[in-house]
Amino acid sequence: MRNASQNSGAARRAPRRRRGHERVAALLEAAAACFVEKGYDGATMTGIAARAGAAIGSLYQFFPTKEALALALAAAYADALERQLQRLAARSAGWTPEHLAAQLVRLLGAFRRRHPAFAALAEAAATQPALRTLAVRRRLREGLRELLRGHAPGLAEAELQAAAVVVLQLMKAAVALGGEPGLSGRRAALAGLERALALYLADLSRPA
Amino acid sequence: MRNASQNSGAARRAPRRRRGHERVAALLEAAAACFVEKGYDGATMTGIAARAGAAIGSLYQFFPTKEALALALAAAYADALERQLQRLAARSAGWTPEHLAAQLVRLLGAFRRRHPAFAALAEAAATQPALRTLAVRRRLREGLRELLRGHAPGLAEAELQAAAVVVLQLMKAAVALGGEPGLSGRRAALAGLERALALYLADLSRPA
DNA sequence: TTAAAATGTGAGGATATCCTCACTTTTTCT
DNA sequence: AGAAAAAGTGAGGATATCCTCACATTTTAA
Repeated sequence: MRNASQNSGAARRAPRRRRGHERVAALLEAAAACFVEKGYDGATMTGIAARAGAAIGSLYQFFPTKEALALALAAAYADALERQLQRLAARSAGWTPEHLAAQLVRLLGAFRRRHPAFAALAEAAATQPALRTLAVRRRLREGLRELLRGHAPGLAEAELQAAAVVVLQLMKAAVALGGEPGLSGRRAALAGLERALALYLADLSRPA
Repeated sequence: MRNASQNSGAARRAPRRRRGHERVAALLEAAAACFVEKGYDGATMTGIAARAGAAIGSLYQFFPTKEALALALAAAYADALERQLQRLAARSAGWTPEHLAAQLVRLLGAFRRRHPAFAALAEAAATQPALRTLAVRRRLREGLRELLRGHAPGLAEAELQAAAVVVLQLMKAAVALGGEPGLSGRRAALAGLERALALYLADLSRPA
């Protein structure tokens, strides 16, 4: 989990030695764990530092603000997700709508399972105006748009954009279902959402 | 994180005179406004009391906790929504999937516009474990299940339940789109989501 | 009228969080 | 070795929130 992107919530002091980079990585990991357990608001800088085995001052050396910490994490997630989407797009030529839908749902679900803090941050972004800069959504939309371009050749640019928004919302719904605890019939519901996505994709590529 | 009594959401002292009821109504309204402007976490009890023109002590007289306040608001919203869903179900016999989808999206969208705090609370419930008791989702699911029963007679009970979950998620997605600020092509995206819902509903009622 | 019940008040205690800063320790480089 | 740069430390200041409590005011009913 490297700090791939530059300074949008710039580190007060960027790490320049190896130890610094390791510390930053440990801090980000601890932050992710705390965000998952307590949510963005509930997580405390003191708690994050403690979990990383660092002093509070160390944390503030690299991240001047809780918000900067969250933004750094989100940027890393956005990078990873965009790459995965591109890889999927490259392989998706000729797939049926059903298969494409299944792969898309699977991709986001697996990512969420691997990085639970991603969901926590996405939820927090809805409430916290400070996190509105996340731009994860925009990057995902663009990735999806490029993916869809190959599957619905007849669509105008505006329609393609709208379709990307729709597909993203459907994927998000599937991910939300995955996070709902103790919902009876979750598997069936997930299959239903996947079906809805497949139907929509098929409708998209059908010659009007 | 101070919490005096673990009285789950009950008013410390229920209003018994007319003035008490008016005050409670004013406090709830002020709370809704604050939740919209600052979010559940950002809203403060002091701010809510001030906005209602009441002293902080008055607020705590009726709502022992911020959580109790939110739960009371949410209960009112759940009641209203359930009623509206039932009214829609009563009129929906014979509707095409397209029309049903349009009406469902319209219903939730209008509710969200009329009661913006509903969305704020729904978002907060995802993060705040204290609000997990909301149960709004469960009641909506049940309402939808009954509505769908008339439109897909062949379905088993478990399938009906799953379908209700799917439809609720699709409606939520549509509502989320409505709240996204400054998204270009929002109308087109909304139409796309409605189309996905219609396709899913049609697929549901098609004889397998 | 008058006492009891309901409602209203706001200063302040308890607690919690964010973040600073003066300082120490470790690493790098000449 | 020695100096400079980077990384590390944690007590505490500033601030903010939740909620209590002892008491004042208004309404109801006998």
